[in-house]
Amino acid sequence: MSGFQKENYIPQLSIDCVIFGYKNNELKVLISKLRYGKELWSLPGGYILQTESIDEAASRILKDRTGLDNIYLEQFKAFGGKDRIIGSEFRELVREGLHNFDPNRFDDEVIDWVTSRFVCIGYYALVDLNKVEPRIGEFEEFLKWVSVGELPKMTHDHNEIVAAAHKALRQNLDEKLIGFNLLPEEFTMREVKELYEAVYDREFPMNNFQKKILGLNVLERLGKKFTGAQNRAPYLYRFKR
Amino acid sequence: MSGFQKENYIPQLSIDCVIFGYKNNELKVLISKLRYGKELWSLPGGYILQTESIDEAASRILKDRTGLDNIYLEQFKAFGGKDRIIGSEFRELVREGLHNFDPNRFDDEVIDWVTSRFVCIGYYALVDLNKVEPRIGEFEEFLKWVSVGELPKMTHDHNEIVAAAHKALRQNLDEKLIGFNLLPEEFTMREVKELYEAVYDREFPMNNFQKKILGLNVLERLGKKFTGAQNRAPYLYRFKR
DNA sequence: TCAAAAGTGTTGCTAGTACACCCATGT
DNA sequence: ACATGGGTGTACTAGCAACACTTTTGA
Repeated sequence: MSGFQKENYIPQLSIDCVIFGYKNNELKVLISKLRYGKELWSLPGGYILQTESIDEAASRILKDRTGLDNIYLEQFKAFGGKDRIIGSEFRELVREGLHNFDPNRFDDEVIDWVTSRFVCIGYYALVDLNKVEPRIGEFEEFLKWVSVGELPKMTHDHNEIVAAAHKALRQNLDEKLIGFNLLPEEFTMREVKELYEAVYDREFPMNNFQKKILGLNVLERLGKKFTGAQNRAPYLYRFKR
Repeated sequence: MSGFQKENYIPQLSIDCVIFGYKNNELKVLISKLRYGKELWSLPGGYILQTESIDEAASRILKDRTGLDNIYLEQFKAFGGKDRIIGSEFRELVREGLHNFDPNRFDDEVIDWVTSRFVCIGYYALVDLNKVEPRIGEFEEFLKWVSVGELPKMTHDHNEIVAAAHKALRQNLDEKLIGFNLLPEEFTMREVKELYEAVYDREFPMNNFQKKILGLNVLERLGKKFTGAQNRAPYLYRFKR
């Protein structure tokens, strides 16, 4: 396997992905623990091939990390602070880490390339968390779903990026009806409501919420869901088309 | 004067500005006629210094073109199609044009740099058209205010970029109360209404519009504006703070 | 029969729209 | 006085929130 071919990529430009999932009434983000350093967390990201569009790059990066095709994906903002560069003290750490990992693959030129100042384009993705099989990238130890409220301090401005993604999600969830991408095929109205509550961090009265969502005419009602609980069985719904 | 120092800039990444102005009941965009080619129109843009943030770069580019500081400026989208590159046939034209312009300044390396594939970050700006003193850039013949409805075919995907900027403006005008950046210091309610009509391309009934805007509590009423017309003199307003 | 939660109906508020009307200004 | 457009008030409507109520399910 040959070394990293930096010539194939656009320099100083990267894509960072905020992958949203939903479980246990919590909105979660898939973040990665980096190999080097002890408590170094980061958003999954990657570079852009000279031969692909930035949207294609984002899809490819997402497929690499989640194994999923046809994910709902949206570009929300570019981040270009002049300080978006790995600090000199940390730079040595990276150099060491990469050298230890594979000295042939990561020569000094590549390391300079990787540690230069980057502008990044932020994309957020909405996935059915249960379908994702996280796959670690080269520099990563493992990937983890973390609730948006409990994120650790991440590298660079990645916390800020998640915050911006969350804000964009809030603005779009209602308007573009994209929330169903976070749920499994079939779901109950309560699950939709609790998803909305997780995203907006506030409560919605069930009756009005139901009326509103049904009024959109985007759900079809399937059978009932019998759970064995001693209460009326809720209907199951599916997103139309 | 030395040649263009490409080392000072981030390669393959540019900023394009959609500068909105308002005059004669029309929403206008400042576009530039390029030197080479006969009917080559383009959005004003520029590159990002290694030492500045992308927001700073956008402000700098805008100041260069309009002479204005403290312009309302908003990043709205990044454009990264793989075809965002000057076609080979046109490339020769650029080479010629730049060489004729100043052979010392634009050597082949610089020309390769300039004509490589670019990802661009789109910003839109809102200015008081009367305050702008357009200043041409190096490759430009002149700048011109053109109504959004009458734009010529522009280079690359610049028409698409303007469309996206217009869409972003529509989404933000109401919510963020940014429209007043397009008007002079003092204005009548009718002018605000007509601005809104230009942006949204539809009519607003005057009475309800007035109620809505005044209800926002962001305007202070000044004196009246006597025009000599044989009707009641309208109030002048100013945006608070 | 009862508890738990699903689902529906009713009322009232508010924001936006349509309509009607009065006011200031210069001829 | 009157034409012209500025400005305000009133009634109507639709969408949303708060409340009350009925229905289903399994113990």
